[in-house]
Amino acid sequence: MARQVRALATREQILIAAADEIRRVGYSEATLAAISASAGVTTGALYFHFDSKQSIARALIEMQHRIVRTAAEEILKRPDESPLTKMMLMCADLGDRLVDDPVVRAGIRLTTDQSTFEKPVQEPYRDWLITFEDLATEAEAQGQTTGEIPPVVLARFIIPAYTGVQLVSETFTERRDLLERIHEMWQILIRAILPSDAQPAALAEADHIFATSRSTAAMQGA
Amino acid sequence: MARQVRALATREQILIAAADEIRRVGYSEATLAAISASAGVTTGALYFHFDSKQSIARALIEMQHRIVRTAAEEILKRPDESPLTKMMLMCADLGDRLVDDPVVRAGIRLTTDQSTFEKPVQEPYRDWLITFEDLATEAEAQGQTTGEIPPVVLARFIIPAYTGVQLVSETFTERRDLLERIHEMWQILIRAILPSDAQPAALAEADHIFATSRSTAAMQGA
Amino acid sequence: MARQVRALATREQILIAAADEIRRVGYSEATLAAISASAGVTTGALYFHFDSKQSIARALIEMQHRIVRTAAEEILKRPDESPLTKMMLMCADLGDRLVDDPVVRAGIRLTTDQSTFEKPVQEPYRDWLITFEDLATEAEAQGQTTGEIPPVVLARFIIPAYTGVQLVSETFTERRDLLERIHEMWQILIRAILPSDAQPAALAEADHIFATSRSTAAMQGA
Amino acid sequence: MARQVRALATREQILIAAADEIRRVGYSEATLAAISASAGVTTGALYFHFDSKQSIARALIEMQHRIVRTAAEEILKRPDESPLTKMMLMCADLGDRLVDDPVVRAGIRLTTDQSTFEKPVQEPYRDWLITFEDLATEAEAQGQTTGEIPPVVLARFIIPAYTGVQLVSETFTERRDLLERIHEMWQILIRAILPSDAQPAALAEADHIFATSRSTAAMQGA
DNA sequence: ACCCGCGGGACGACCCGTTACT
DNA sequence: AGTAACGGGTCGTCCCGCGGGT
Repeated sequence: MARQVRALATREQILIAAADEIRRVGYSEATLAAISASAGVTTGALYFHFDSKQSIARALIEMQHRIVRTAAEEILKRPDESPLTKMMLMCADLGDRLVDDPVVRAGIRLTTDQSTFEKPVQEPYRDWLITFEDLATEAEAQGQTTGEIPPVVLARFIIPAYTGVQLVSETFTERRDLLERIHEMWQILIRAILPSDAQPAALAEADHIFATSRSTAAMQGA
Repeated sequence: MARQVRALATREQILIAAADEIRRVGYSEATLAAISASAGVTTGALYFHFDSKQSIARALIEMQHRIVRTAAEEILKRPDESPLTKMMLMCADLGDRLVDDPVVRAGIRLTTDQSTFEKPVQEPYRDWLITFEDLATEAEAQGQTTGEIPPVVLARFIIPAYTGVQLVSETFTERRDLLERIHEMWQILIRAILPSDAQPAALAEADHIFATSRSTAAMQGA
Repeated sequence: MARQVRALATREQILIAAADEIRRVGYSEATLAAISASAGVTTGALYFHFDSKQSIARALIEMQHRIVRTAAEEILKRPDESPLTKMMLMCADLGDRLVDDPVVRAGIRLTTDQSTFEKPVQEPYRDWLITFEDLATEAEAQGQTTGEIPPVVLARFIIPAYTGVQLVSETFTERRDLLERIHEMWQILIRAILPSDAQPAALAEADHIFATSRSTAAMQGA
Repeated sequence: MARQVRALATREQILIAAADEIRRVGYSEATLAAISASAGVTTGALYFHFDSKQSIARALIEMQHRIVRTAAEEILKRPDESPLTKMMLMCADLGDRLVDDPVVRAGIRLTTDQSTFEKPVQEPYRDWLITFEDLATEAEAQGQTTGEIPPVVLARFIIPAYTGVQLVSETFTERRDLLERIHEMWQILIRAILPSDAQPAALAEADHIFATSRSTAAMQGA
């Protein structure tokens, strides 16, 4: 018992250290020596908890996915929000974590960088694609959208577009402008998928969501 | 003289081999041994033409950028096309090269993967951002767009979105569906930025452009 | 515990092997491959114990210095010997080790060859200079010397001269004649610094010291 | 003719560049690339003039030896100087060149560093040993010395001692104090080999020689 | 059960001295 | 004389287990 508690703590430390290292330099440049040193354990301990370097990466991706999916489920459960609002909330929530949460940052880098695994990671993308397609379908069923863009097409664009926005934001500002860029993305998407008369309300809603997201709020405060 | 010809050929061979290797496994997993073997030269020859592994990557990025920018300039010069059409033509052209041209594929991977250099590569992004902002400004000046989305915002979304679309297409289908996905992107963008009455013609134009792009044409034939 | 014993043994083996290799071919021609092979370990083990090739060299110099300084301290403590005798004893002792002890031989080569480090090694020289200046001062205070040569000048000559004698002996006979040459050096020095009437006894003392030093004794036996 | 002039000039440039490089970093750390770059020629030109890296070193040692031996012959020819004075003049002359002349500096380093060739270089030492033994014999024949130290013993000490003095001077002051140290060496040697009554004149002679040597003169001027 | 000290191989990038062919 | 290329080999170091302790 007490043993297990200690073991889990060590495991966690290793993952945190690995997350930090991978976020900084990427998977292939991250070394187990640096990770174990930063975690304050020996490589022996590291190999007791993980089979290989790849298994650490896998654990990290899984952990990140669990974090963001849990948040997504929360949002999905809210009864009062429209499907469109839920999409924007998810984008804002993930955006916040992409700025703040080391594990999420590392997980995204592992997913985005193509050098990590032989086969590219598809799972996380697939989950998001399904979630967004479902929400888009729901929105169309409720008459919220114009119906000109099929839900699957919409999802199939938003997810990659979001991926790209986050990546380029990292490239230019280390994600400091990420929430603004996501906001702008939605200002464009709203005009593409909502009927003219519904756009003003949705744009106001977007303003509200991205103005009150954690990162943006922090910048206002500064 | 004749010497130089042969030397340039060798240099080219090395770059092609490096492009192929980097496209496949990424920068940090690509080894100089594999590159020189695939190029049919020794590492000594490689070292004669390039100072380091990084300098090969830099040469590759530069080469790719020259290729796609040359094509872009061609498109910019066409007198009969509207700014919007030019944007779509550029997207289609780059899409084709992202499917066919080994150097362009490698260059994009080097630009997208963050592990390649200490500092992320910003130059190519910047060039595209400027080009697209100019075209968007021109379109607005000609009354082609609604004017609701500022040109800079539009450019600042299209470039990252395109980046993401290409990246996710690679992840799922090794870019076999890339042109379709870009086509869909424009079907959404057109609805976001053009007035309703101008949309049908633009959508038809998009259909035409992406139907006749090389990659799509090849698939039709197959 | 038992662990550490084994580790230290390995470390020692590596140092011995390195000493032998460096003594033979010098620092820059000595390869880590040859050293680890000769030590019966892999380069991995070597890398575990030392940070770099240079750190092996540093460890070797330090080890050698500790060996010869320990011996020197022993000699300094002898109550019955005159300062002059102590100097000769030290020269003989170091001479013996320069013939027999692999670590001392390697250390001296590392110190003498200028190619080893960016900055030349000064520490060992400095220690000897101080020791000999002190002894010379003592000898003068006891009225043993003529006082015509200041102690600092004497030390500043003996140490370099000894260095050169050892180096040239290595060049011509691989140090087989080293003790004889040091003996001759003292036959000259005695005449330079002692008053005429004290010279015969000192020369006899020198004869005794260098006749009974290990190397000379060995040659007699052979 | 003109061809040969040009060729010899190139050869000279290469040797000068090699001398400078070797003086700085030693033989094994000196690279042909650096040498040819510094000489302003290609490696092709370098290999036209020399068979190998070692042959450059050999040419350098030979050149240095020719320089210092020519100077020595000049000194030997002087009719008015005593053998002892000639020895001191030679030491001063070589000392000056060890400070000023790049080729001599490189040559000495090649001779002193043991890593240069398989077999250590003995020729230059041998020449000096013979020269000094001859002068010592002459001095003894003229009754200048006490005769207590056999000429061969004296030469066999002076040459190595000089070697060591120069080496340690390089280590501590980059030879800035070399002439002073050689002067001190002779102040000791004079007391070891001359009868008491002859010492004052010889010491005055030494003062004169080392006070007017180029390097010392330069320091006075500064 | 949990952890670690120590060591094993395998390459990786770099680069160096040297040579064919003009 | 010079351009272009060749191999070989160096140091570094990375990812990973074996065997023992606690």
